[in-house]
Amino acid sequence: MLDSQPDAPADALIRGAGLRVTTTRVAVLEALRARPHATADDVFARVSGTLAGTSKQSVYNALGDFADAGLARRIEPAGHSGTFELRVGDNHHHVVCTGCGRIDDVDCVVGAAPCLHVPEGSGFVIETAEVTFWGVCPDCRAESEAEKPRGSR
Amino acid sequence: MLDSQPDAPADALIRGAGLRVTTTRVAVLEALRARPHATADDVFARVSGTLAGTSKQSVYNALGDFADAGLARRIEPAGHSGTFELRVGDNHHHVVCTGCGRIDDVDCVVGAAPCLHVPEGSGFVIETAEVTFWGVCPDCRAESEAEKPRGSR
DNA sequence: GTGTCATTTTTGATTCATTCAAAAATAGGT
DNA sequence: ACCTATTTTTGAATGAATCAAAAATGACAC
Repeated sequence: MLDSQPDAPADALIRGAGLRVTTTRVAVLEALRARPHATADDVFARVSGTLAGTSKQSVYNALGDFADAGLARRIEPAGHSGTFELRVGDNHHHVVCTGCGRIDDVDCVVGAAPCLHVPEGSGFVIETAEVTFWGVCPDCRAESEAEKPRGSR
Repeated sequence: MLDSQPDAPADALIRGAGLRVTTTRVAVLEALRARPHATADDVFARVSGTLAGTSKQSVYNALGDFADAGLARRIEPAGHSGTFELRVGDNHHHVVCTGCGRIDDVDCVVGAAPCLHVPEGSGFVIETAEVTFWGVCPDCRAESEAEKPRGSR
């Protein structure tokens, strides 16, 4: 269940997750390795280069199967479409650029998973805590500074 | 900009936010007061009772205008559609029930906004930190325990 | 290796939330 | 009461994701 050997060959990982090894799945896994935060569209764009007759539906299938099998995780920052990552089983969070949408990982800064104080008195039994930071990435910052060179506003 | 008088009459709030006062907007605001975490559909269902000829589009308009004016905030937990709340200007987070989708507020437990340590070294300039807790609400817990009475898993 | 069957992929249509756009209605200052 | 910019209505369009049935394929037993 846990991604114990993240660098193992794609087919071993897929088989280890209890899934059949297919060309589509291998290609999707490689695509996720090449782009650690990818949407179904991103993945499809990449795999359709090598696999000729692939469909977006197959990519959705593979990504969904990976997520179900615990091989991948699906995140969905507000205003973004579903995004997948292979880094699972640890506790980490995300920074999302409000300019370009770039997503980076953020290691948990406080403690172990879930890294936050669980709200008490709500009556909820908390399973996970998800933290999303919103900000501006270096590239977008450089770009916006190029537009208004003075330390204006 | 800040929701300085959350209990003021609806029309005063709307006008104070720089928006024209219309029956639609008043009704939408009241609906948000009655249901502090409502989707556009929720709001439409409620206002269409009193306002006969309203359209969902008008609700989207009003909610969008409220959000732009800082009167309301739009959140979007993964797998949920856009949800609006009137509580703005403070720093609070959310618990989402994985069973029924119910959303409750959670006061910031660590400190002031943004209530978390900002990740360093990422190069991002962080603007906000958003925390979402996922868990099971009391109602859903009671229901699932009714199904399997024994302390079974 | 071959056959078999469950799983996977393909193809195509469908749903849902949301946005776009143009015409009709309305708020609020003059 | 009038005028004009804003808002609402109406209807269509988009994009992400899901559903469903038929065709293809992986992996096991023989």
